[in-house]
This record gives sequence, structure tokens and C-alpha cells, in this order.
Amino acid sequence: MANVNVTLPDGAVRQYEAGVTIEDVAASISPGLKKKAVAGKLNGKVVDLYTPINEDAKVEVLTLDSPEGLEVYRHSTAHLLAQAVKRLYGQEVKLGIGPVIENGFYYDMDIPVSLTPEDLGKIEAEMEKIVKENLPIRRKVVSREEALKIYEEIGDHLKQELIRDLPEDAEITIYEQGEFFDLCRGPHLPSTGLIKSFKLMSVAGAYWRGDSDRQMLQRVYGTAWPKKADLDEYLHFLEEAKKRDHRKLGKELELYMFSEEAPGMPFYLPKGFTVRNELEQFSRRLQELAGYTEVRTPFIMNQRLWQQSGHWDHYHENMYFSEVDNTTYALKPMNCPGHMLIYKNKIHSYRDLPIRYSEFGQVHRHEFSGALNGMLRVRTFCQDDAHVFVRPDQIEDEIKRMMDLIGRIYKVFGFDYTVALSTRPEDSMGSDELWEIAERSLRKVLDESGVNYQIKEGDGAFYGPKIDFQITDALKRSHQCGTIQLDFQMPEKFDLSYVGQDNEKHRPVLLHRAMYGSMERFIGILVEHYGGAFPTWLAPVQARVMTINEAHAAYAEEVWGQLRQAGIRAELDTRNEKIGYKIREAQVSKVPYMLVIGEKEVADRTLSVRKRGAGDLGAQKVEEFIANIRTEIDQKLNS
RNA sequence: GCCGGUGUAGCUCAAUUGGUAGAGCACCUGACUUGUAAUCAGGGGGUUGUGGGUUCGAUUCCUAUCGCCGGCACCA
Repeated sequence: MANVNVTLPDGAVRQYEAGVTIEDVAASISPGLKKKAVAGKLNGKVVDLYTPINEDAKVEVLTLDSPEGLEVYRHSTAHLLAQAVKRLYGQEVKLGIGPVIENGFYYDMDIPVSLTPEDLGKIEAEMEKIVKENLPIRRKVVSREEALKIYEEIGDHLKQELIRDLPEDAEITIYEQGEFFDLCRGPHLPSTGLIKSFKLMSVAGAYWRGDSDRQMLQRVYGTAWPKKADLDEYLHFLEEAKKRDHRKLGKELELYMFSEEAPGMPFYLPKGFTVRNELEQFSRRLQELAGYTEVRTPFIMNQRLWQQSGHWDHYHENMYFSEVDNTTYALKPMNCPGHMLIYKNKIHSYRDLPIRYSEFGQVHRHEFSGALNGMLRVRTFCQDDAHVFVRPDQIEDEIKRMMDLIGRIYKVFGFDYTVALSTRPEDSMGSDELWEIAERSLRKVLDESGVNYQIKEGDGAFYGPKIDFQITDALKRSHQCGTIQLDFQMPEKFDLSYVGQDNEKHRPVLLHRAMYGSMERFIGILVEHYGGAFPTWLAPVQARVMTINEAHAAYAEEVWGQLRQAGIRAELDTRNEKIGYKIREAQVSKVPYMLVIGEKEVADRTLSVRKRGAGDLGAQKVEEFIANIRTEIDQKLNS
């Protein structure tokens, strides 16, 4: 019998008889490892635990502590789901795909009946049963013809299509567990009994192969974890996230509202608008320092303009139109064309570039009804937009400046972010050459800046490639916000020019840029990020003065006046209520500073400071408190 | 837009097999004059999203439509 040398992750080499399985290797290391093993890694490739080792190899035993092991586990749970559904709903069930996703898995299936949330409980129970049966899960290699025959026999057109689309040289495998089998690359757990903690989360429709022209399947989402405690922790996390939902908090904190009269269009309530104004003012100040000048362009402009800009051809179905005096006007979905007109309003010298126009521009886009989501996806929103006109030699420097500015802003909120480069989409305009140049320069700046970035092929705007900034919030979810887009098309379309040193006309290059992205989305993200408890500089109400009883009202009113005089957003609460009641209300509405005034404070001309999250800070002179809170507010940039 | 769910007072939710709606908070009034997360009592408030239909009778059943929610597709 030949021997094989097995190299383990720690570098140790052990000798086994050829044909030894990874499970045997695990057993030979320790009984504990054998018990925990769910799969293996053979020369870097994740494989089934019972895979034989026939030649010298690097081997790693995978447990649920590794991401790969957990992935195998979740994948097997997806099969478990499919098996349960087939048992309950019969062979009529056709299987699409059932991949692993973050925290779990899903399976897309064609099921004769519509599943309801209650059905999920029944399916879970069936899954538990299959776990108890502890069915061995085994891999079987089949030929393409065999595979097709198997799925023709059971009339599963979905799997047949998948098989036909597999590459010529692909090894086709089927995994079997009891009466159930599934076309699958694997690997899987050795048996169903190893699956411990899972929960089906929801049912939803999903297009077959992600194509909206094709059949809609039923997608069941599930989550799976090594231990019950992990599952509980995850479910708890979801509960916490739900409490922070910006739609719920926006209502509770009276920040914004929605009405059936304008689906997808937020109404700002006084408090929400205060936050927004603060954000806008902050960004405005930074942009002034960075050399931007602010402009304002009309909401509706003649259809001609949109034909010229290309929006008519490429963005028509998302636009709102209005007919006035036999002329069609469009509500702007983007601010660029207006800024083109401003640029063309006069002749520019090469010395004047870069010219940086910023606009808090309200745009309207007719998004699909199903796409709307609170403040995160709306039909009218305000972009903190800017268009910068540069000479070709200024492109890279200007992009660097933009990236710096965006990074600085995100830091103020404590956001981490990731960057992605999006390349030419299918529906685009302009020559291959210009796209080539544009993509290359963005890539160059990104490479030089040293940031990590991913590439999103075909995800660019129709007029140019872009760098997108994705914010990661306190709950580790990411949201697209900032963007920098390079555009050679729009200057062509609008025949923009500047006069060069040679006294000839030259074509400027256009950079589109947004930092918050949309004020609405950014506010929604901030609400969830802070759980509604805004830092003092953003808080709609920064301090609330509250009295112990009505004898203190006069002094409290005086203090309230002083605070407002100092530019602090303060409220006064002199109602005939107990101080505990007033504190509770202030606490619930997440006011950062609660200022209590009673007999002592009136006598000493002080106020008692209670800070949200920190409790009673004791008495301070009014001037002292004002100085402290002002410092805190002004320090946002140094945070 | 597509699949599924859902819509009751300002908010959060109740209402046995269809018998014409109720609670807490909020709001108003009164009492209490209060020291760091809810004082007590009383009161007002709803064409049950909207339009049709079935029925002696509809919050409940059917249907259309709108909004919202979870996904898909699309996207700042």
C-alpha cells in the first residue's frame, strides 16, 4: 500500500496510507477535531470530509469556526430546506438555486402553492425531522447526459437549464441525502444530523436567474448557525437593528413624514429640517473652503435640454414631465444640464479652471414603486451635487481633492467607507476611446491614493465611469453615498470650451461629484447610525430647560433666552409636571442636555446639567454651560 | 414594475364561527406644586385606506384600487 504525505496547516507533515480520508486525518489528530470537522481543504480547495487523499497534499480540517466550514454548513442547510419543501409539497416542486449568503442561505423554488409565513414553521419542523433522521449526504459524479436525463424524468426545467449552461469541461455532481438529491457542486456536510441551529426568515418572490423578463420563483430565506446561542445572538441583532429603523425613529422623533398624496416624497418636519439644515450648512462651509461656488438652477426645464444632454434617450422612463403652453418641460432628474448652461453663460479662460459649481439640487426621479424605502430610496431628493470643469491636465489632482474632501466629511460622523470603481454600462454614450481614457485616469488616481477598491463592471453612469463611496454604518450595513464621475460626453453635447494659452478653444472635462449623495438618504443612514441620538451639533433640540415647579419659571425663561441668544437650540418646559416626567420625555426624545432649574439654581444663578447617556453632571453657571456646549458643537471637525 | 404580506383613534395594538369598534400612550379639563426615566381623576376623539359586490346585517367574505412592509428587478 502506497503512502501519502499530508502537510497540515502548521507545517507538520504526517504519513498516511493512500486513500485516507480527511475525516481520518482529523481523527488521527484528535477525537475532538474529528467531532468538530465538517469539511476539509485539499490543496486549498474546499472538499467533502470523506474525500480520499491519494497523493501528497496539503490538508486542512475545516470546522464551523472557519468561514469555509460555516459556508458548507449553511449550504447543506439550504439542501435541507429543499428536501423538506419537496417532502411537503411533492415532486411538483422544481429547484432553482440555493446559495449561501451572509448569515445564511436561500433557495429559489418553483412551488405549486404560494407559501405563507405560517408555512415556514411547518417547513422548519420537517427540516428538524430530517436532521433527526441523520441522513448521510453523499457526492455522486454524473455525466452531462445522465444529469439531463435525471432532471428530464422529474420534469425539472430549471435544473436542466442550469446543466446546459455549465461549461463543457465541468465535472457535474449530484448530492444525495435519503430520497432527496440535488445538482450541486458542493461540498457538503457528511450528514444531515450535523445541522443544529437554523431558522427560516421569510418568503419572497425572485426572478429566475435574476431576469425580470423571466418566471418568478419563490425564494425562502434562512439563517443557520453552529450553536443555538449564535442564532439567538443574530436574532437579537436583528431586533436591535429594527429598533433603529429610520422610518420608525423618524416618526417617533418627529423628523419627517410621508403621505399617500406623494408616495416616496418625504415631508420634513421642523426637527428633521433642522438636522438637514445643519448638515447642509456644514457641507457648504467645507466646500467654500475647497474653492466651490454655490449655484441654483430651475426644477423644470425644456425637453430640448434633456434631449441635448442625452437624458431623454437614456433616462426617459425615470423622468417626470409637464406640458405647459404646448411645450414639454421635464422635472430635472439630475443637475448637470443646468450647470452646463451656467458654464456656457460666459467665456472661460484656461486660467479660471477648475471651475467648481455646487448646488444643493432637488431632483425628481420616478423610481419603481417597489423600490421605495423610507428616506433611503425616494422619488424626490436633494443632492449635494457639484460639477467641476477642469483642463485635462487637472483631472487627477481634482479627483484627489474630491476624495480627500469626502473622506474628511465621513470621518466627522465616524463612518468607515469602501470605494468602488464602476465601469462602462451597456446603455452608454461616447466613444470607446474616451471611455478608455476616463476609466484609466480614475484607476490611476485610486491606485496612487492607496485605498482599496473593488471594481463593478458595467455599473457606471451612461455618460462616464465613476468612483462610488459606500458608507458602513454602526450596524455594519453599507450604503452608497458619495460619488465622483468623470465625463467627457456632456462637454461635447453642450459644446463647452475654454480659451487656452494658445488662444484656441479647448474642451474642458467634467467631473460630477456628490458627498452625502442625497440629503435624504444620508439623514436616514444617520438616524440609524446614531439610533436617533444625534451628536449635539446635529440634534434638533440641543438642550431643554425644565423647572421643578412654577416658582422657577421666570428664571428658567431667562436662562432659555440666554441659551438661544448664544445660538443653542433650546426648549423650555415649565409645565406642572414632576421633574421625573419631564426628564423622561426629554430622554425619550433624545435631547442631549437636560437643564434642571429649582430653588437652588435660582438662588445661585446656575443650572443643573443632565447629559443624555451620562446622567447628572451637577450644577454649572449658565455662562460656563454655554461655553462648554459651544466648544462641543464647534469641535465636530476635530473628532 | 413583479411575487407575497398588510392597512382599525395622532401613535402602538385589541375585537370569539359575519351581529353596526375597544385599551394604553398622546390630547383636553380638573386636582396635586413636585429635585433627575411615567401623580391621580374625568373627558373628547374612528364612514375600520378607498370604490364596488355578497348578505337581513361586513372591520370580518369576494373584487378592484391606493399606500405601506419583506424580497426580486432597478438605483443616490
